[in-house]
Amino acid sequence: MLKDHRKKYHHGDLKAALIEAGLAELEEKGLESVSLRSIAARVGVSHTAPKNHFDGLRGLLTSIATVGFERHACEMRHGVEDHSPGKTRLDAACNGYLRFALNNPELFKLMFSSTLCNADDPELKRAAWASYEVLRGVAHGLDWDKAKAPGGPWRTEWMLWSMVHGYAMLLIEGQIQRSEDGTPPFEAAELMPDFTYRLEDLEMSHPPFLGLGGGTV
Amino acid sequence: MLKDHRKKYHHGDLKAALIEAGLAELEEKGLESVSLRSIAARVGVSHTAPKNHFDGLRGLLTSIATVGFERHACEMRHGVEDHSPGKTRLDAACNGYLRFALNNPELFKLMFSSTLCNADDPELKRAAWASYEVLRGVAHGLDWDKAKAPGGPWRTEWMLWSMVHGYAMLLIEGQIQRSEDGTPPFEAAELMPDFTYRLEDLEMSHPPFLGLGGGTV
DNA sequence: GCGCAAAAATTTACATTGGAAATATGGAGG
DNA sequence: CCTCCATATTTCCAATGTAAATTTTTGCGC
Repeated sequence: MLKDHRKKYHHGDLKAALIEAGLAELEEKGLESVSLRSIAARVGVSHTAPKNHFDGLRGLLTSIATVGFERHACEMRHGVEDHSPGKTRLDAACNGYLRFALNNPELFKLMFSSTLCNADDPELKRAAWASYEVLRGVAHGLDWDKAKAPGGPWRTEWMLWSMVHGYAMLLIEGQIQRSEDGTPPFEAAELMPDFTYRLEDLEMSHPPFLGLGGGTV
Repeated sequence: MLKDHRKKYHHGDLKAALIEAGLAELEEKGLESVSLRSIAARVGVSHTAPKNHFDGLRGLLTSIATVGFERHACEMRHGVEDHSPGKTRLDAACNGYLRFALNNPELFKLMFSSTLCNADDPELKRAAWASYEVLRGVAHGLDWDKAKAPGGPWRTEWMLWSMVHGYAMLLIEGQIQRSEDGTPPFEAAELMPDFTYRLEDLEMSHPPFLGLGGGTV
């Protein structure tokens, strides 16, 4: 049952190979042009081979998006952990969010397309939530000066998420233009208004960005 | 050369009929499932008839998106003009932005898909800019208390735009859940933090939401 | 080892799609 | 009436996703 990954029998680990190929095809050809047949061809199998591992193209795209969310979370955590003294954790997380989106635009669009992915897939939901929990972690560390207001913590979380997500989308789609080398006019952290940080709350209530804890919405 | 719209010869005004049919098909079948053939069939013409009026499916979708932006702008202006005394113009515009997105989710996604639309199309660009100018108009009327900071007016505009656009996207894609009747957890205006309004500046520098003025980016 | 059942992958077939090319049709102008 | 041209149709083609039947390979009980 062990996978050799060399050149064994049928393929060895076609499932992982298809996801890997799909990730490559995605950024090369674009989200709208990626096809089940081209992904299969890249791996070197027939176009019906994926049927044994995924529920059609939709299933394959769902698994690709799942990997995308895992990398997305990784990119944000990386940013937070390495944040330089001058930068806050929120800045670092948001910059990581945006950096991933701009470096993997097609994957990013796929991840947030409930039409192309099977949004009910448990693994996708888990990965998506784990990714969001990174942002959620830093968002809980701050508050808005004037708005203790109604809505509880979700309001602040969603405001931040909406802002960085919208900025990423508008940049990807070319609605907000970038310079020739692809640099956005503002970093994600620059775009946002000043917040009042309460890092001590963050430290108390959230272990350092483990993320994966189930967490009920 | 006059259009009878009745049941004249070839069709009368196929171009407008196709756009209208496309708008209907879009919301009925979803963005990913809409096809040139189904739109043509709905009008009752062959699937190659659109070729005489549009540059392929892409061209038809571009024209549909153009109409979408015009209606989008209309929805926002409507909100601004009718804003009740208790609400600000910014609140009204953002609520209009969101209302349109949630009432026309498939069209909204199409409008902001630079892959499905021909982003270079002059009419599309004009309509998109006119729509943005409504939001831009109210955004220029306010400022952030702490941030006169670097970046000039664009920063405030883009921050607002990003926030409302991201919120709309996340709601449409089901990332932020709505109640059973489709009501979002917060209105767009509720989501946003408190701003310092400077309505007098708005009155001075912007004629009342005409929008269409070319305006160089 | 042997043989068999199950998993994995291929072959074949089919319905849909967007697009190209050739053809038909109807209306306007001479 | 006759011709021209925009408009629309017919026919054809390559690509795609999916299903069904078939072949190949693996693993396991004996």
